[in-house]
Amino acid sequence: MRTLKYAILGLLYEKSMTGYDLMKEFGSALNEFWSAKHSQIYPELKKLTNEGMVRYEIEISGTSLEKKCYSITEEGKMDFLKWLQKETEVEETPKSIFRLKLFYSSYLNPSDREEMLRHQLELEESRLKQLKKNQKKFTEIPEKNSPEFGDYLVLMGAIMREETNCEWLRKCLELL
Amino acid sequence: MRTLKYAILGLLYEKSMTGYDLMKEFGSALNEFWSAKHSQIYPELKKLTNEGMVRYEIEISGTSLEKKCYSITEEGKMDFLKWLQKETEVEETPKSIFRLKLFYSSYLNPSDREEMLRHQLELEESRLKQLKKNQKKFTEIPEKNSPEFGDYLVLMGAIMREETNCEWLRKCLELL
DNA sequence: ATTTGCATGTAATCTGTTACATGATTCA
DNA sequence: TGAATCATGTAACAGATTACATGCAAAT
Repeated sequence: MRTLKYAILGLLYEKSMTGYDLMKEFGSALNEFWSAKHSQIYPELKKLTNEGMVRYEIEISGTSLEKKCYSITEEGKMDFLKWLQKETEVEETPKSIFRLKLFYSSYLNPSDREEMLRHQLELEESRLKQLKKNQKKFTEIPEKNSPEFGDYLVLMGAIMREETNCEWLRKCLELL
Repeated sequence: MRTLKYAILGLLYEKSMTGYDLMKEFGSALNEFWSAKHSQIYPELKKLTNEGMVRYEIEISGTSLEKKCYSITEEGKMDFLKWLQKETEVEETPKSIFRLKLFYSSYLNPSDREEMLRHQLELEESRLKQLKKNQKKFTEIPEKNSPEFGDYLVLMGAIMREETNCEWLRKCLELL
């Protein structure tokens, strides 16, 4: 399905950047719904260049460090928009090792099961705290046609998801 | 991390079954947090047999159809419990093509964006309906030490997740 | 008889992670 | 001058999907 391809094209649609910059985006803005390591990004950029979806210019930073600044081509833009307009097929519910373990938790002794739930709750609470911190950058709801609006909606979704997760874990603990 | 291995061992811990039965389990009970196709299950069972985690007996169904009925060994049980007790490391937030598209949705015209959200809401609502139907099999909260209790907790989590998802999508539509 | 489901497997491909590898720049 | 970060790449492996491939059993 080449989702990484479109994630990259989408980022380059807004502004040109290097593979390293893209990598950082996957670690921040997109992190709540997509990610990729540099070892996947660089080969994909090479492929997209061969396919004519992106092109790059070499910039020299300092005296000799070569940076490849990638930008999206017209062909890339068309392909990206086509993907964006295409109806998204049903996605499988995401895999979760934690839920798998909880499913089997009757084989655990009661204190281990409780500890497992408490530990997970701690993790999710700190994740939620971080998300709420990120939300503070939006002092008001962004303009509907700005790129920030999509950012705002998915961040809201991430927060709601985490809040429900924490609520669920607390409910599980109550039932023990 | 061999998660499939432990998902299979966990199922065999409760009762012996064939690869085909396991496949069906991944399509029903476990579907909300793990899945696997038969093309992944059969090779894994072969591997687990070589590793001494499981063993099988051949049963003849009808006149000649051979079924391999797999059961977990003592070694398999120990390995499974060790995995279950081990602290789960932080899981990455799950990838979502839909959220990725929503993130980029400012490049869509307003009616396409709205249609995208409505379509997703429909999908999630029907998924939620199905989950609530599944929950009906629990006329009361299962006994804490029964395998059904874990099942109950994760199903509750899935329902809460879907409810929040629908709520989020409705909120997005309101903001347009 | 034909279709659906039971039952088992392999091959090719795609996606993603970890590890290997190198070198420049910036800041303390 | 040493550490952190910037910057780019490849190789090996792990995990998962799609397609290929076969044959029996049960129900209609």
